[in-house]
Amino acid sequence: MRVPSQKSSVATEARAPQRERGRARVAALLAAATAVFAEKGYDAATMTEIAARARASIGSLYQFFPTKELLAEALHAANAEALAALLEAMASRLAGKPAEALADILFSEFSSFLAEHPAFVALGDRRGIDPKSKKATRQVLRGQIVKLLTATKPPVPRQRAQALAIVVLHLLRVAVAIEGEADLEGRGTVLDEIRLMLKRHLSGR
Amino acid sequence: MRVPSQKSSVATEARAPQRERGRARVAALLAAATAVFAEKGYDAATMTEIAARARASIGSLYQFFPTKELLAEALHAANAEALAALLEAMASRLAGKPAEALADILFSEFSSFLAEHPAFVALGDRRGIDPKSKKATRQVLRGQIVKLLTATKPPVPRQRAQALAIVVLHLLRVAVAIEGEADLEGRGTVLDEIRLMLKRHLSGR
Amino acid sequence: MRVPSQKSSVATEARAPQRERGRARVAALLAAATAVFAEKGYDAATMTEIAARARASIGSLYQFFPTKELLAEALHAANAEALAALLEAMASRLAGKPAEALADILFSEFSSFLAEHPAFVALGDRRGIDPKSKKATRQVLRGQIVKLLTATKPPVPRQRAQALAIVVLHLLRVAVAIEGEADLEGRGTVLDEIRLMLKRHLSGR
Amino acid sequence: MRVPSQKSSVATEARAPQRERGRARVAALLAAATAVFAEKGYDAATMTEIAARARASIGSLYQFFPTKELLAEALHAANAEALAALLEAMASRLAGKPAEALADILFSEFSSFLAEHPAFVALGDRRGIDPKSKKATRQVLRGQIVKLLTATKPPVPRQRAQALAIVVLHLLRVAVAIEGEADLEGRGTVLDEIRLMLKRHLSGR
DNA sequence: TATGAATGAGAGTTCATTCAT
DNA sequence: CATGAATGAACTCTCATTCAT
Repeated sequence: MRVPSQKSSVATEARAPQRERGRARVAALLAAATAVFAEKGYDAATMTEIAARARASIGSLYQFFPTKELLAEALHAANAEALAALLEAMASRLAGKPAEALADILFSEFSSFLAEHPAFVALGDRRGIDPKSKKATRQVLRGQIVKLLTATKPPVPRQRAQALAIVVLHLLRVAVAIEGEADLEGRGTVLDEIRLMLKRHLSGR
Repeated sequence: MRVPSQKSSVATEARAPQRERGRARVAALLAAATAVFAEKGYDAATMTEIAARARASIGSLYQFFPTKELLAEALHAANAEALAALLEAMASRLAGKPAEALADILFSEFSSFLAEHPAFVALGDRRGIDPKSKKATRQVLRGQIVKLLTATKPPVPRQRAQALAIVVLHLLRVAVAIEGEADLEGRGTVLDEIRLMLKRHLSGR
Repeated sequence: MRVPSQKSSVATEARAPQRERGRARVAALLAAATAVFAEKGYDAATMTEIAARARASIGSLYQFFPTKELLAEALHAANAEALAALLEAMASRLAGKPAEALADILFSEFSSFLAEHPAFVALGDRRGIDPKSKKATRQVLRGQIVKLLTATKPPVPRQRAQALAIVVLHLLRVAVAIEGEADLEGRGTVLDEIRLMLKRHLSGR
Repeated sequence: MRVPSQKSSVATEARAPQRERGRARVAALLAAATAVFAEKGYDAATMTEIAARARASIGSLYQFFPTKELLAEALHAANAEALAALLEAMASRLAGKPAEALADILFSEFSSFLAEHPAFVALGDRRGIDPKSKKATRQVLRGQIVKLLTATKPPVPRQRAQALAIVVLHLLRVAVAIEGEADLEGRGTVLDEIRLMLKRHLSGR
């Protein structure tokens, strides 16, 4: 594996654009990065192609994102934030509903979230990701699922909600994986099966 | 002088060793490949490192595995075969037991299988894998799970078993992922939760 | 980490430089390539040596010529263009002269052309050359010779000029080969012989 | 270019086989080498493929031909000898005929010779060929053509025959090249043209 | 002697990153 | 800031040749 030589001035953050023009550039770069990371995965994505898709020069890309890793981080963070906001918004809608109602909504929301942020999974799974930030991101998501679970009626006990949250998140990913599986007949049936399983489980008995 | 070789027959398979020495080499190479692929993933693994870990020259590695991709395929196929054999062996032990009994056994067997074949998941998930062979491998596994399910007492109807098999396999992967998750407190609780969920679901009600 | 790039658009052309610096580089690279291809032939020439002779890094070479084959193509095309221009320029000088006058001029011009473009023959003969472009290049050259022949006085009939053009081109190559033959005594006599043969043949009787 | 490390015991000749079995092997190896050199050229031909085509092991190939170069030399020498024998045989048939009769016979004999020894040209043109032996081979061929020319009626003066021989040999190659040229319409016409040109030239006036 | 395994220098190529204009 | 050129370590793969059985 190619280990980039340590720079003397280590960059740890994407530079923030100072002007209007810059903001548009950054948006275009992130959009291009989303597309390329989603299509090819982190490793096979190249900075050159990302720049090209954003109709920017390679130099320009590096102006805002000093390393490939930082670009991935910035993009992933933005995605995570969007997801957090989504869950936040769901909280009020779901409060007081029975736990099993969560399943349907979460499945459909998650699915459309990933359709709009197709690089999220690839970036979350990439190797070499800083374990600290990975954990942090997860904590946030789990915390939000826990909040949803403990706000149902009847509420899931906090203790159990912690474990359930993890299960729920994994199941969401499974569901998305199945949705995306090429030529799988009976996809619908399988998804129903999973949703049903989760609902039953959430309903307690 | 390397002249691009317009070969009439592009190699599509690992070359089989014909001597004892060769067999030993291939075994060592596969072991090394397992370790490296597991540690770094397909992309970041390098042929050079694999050869070095097997104390073989790079030329020796290529003698038996003409491309990195073919090495991965061969290794993955061997793993899949081992898994198939494992499931085959389980069939007799499990026949006639209630469906929910499957959960415990599958979880533990799968977990130890992956401990011994740590590259299996990484190789199964790599990009650029031939979709045909990917599907074929899956079909085999699913077929075997279906067999297990339809041999329980009472038997799961074939139709439903098809869908369930997919769910079961995904849950196994989830369980393994959780097992391997660094610094996750309450890992045990979460795993119990999943096992419970699956058991309930398999028990029909 | 080199990940095979499944590029949607495989490069089929040399990249054009956009800055003065780049133009100079490309010129140096082509000069170096000319020397190395001429000395060693296509197969034995190495990209590393070409880059080194141009005092460029290997990366720089690949920036403009994405493959060795493309480098050869670009160089050969440039040479062919130069030759075409040369023949074009001869057209006016020769129009109205008798056919046999062509021989002397063509021989000497061709000889000095190859002295200045010493890789032309090696590149034209290399294996794996795209048959389409090979044919195209030939057509152009033949067409120009035909033009010269049909513009003589008396003019060679078009039909016969087509066949003669091919003969003329081959004889030019033979002449050059003989010129370049190491330690051949009586080179001059042999060349005279060929020139004479061609002149007689062109003069019709 | 890959320069093979100097061996301590420099091999300078193909080893002669000692038994019947060995002679068959050598014949098979030479046949395979002929095919591969002809198809791919010297550089792109590989020892491995040659051995495989002869259904011999690579070790066996090296037993008889200690280097690729020596294999090429041996094959080329055998071809040259066959050609010399052919010309020898022609001498009696042609003695006393007019010079222009040579053209037709030489063209057709040469063409069928190359059909049976398709690697001859490729091996004769390869780079790195020992200039001494190259010159020697040529001398022999030229000498034989000279003999044919000086035995015609009326005989070509020795002096001129020397120069003519070279021209004749080159024209033979040109003819063969044209015969082999893919999709050239009017091939026949062109060949007639060349033959005619040579005949006229040989006829003196 | 025949066979197949072993070796490793060297080739083409890639791409993250830096630099000069 | 933008741009495109420059860099070179690292990577996959090849193949003539040698070795061990």
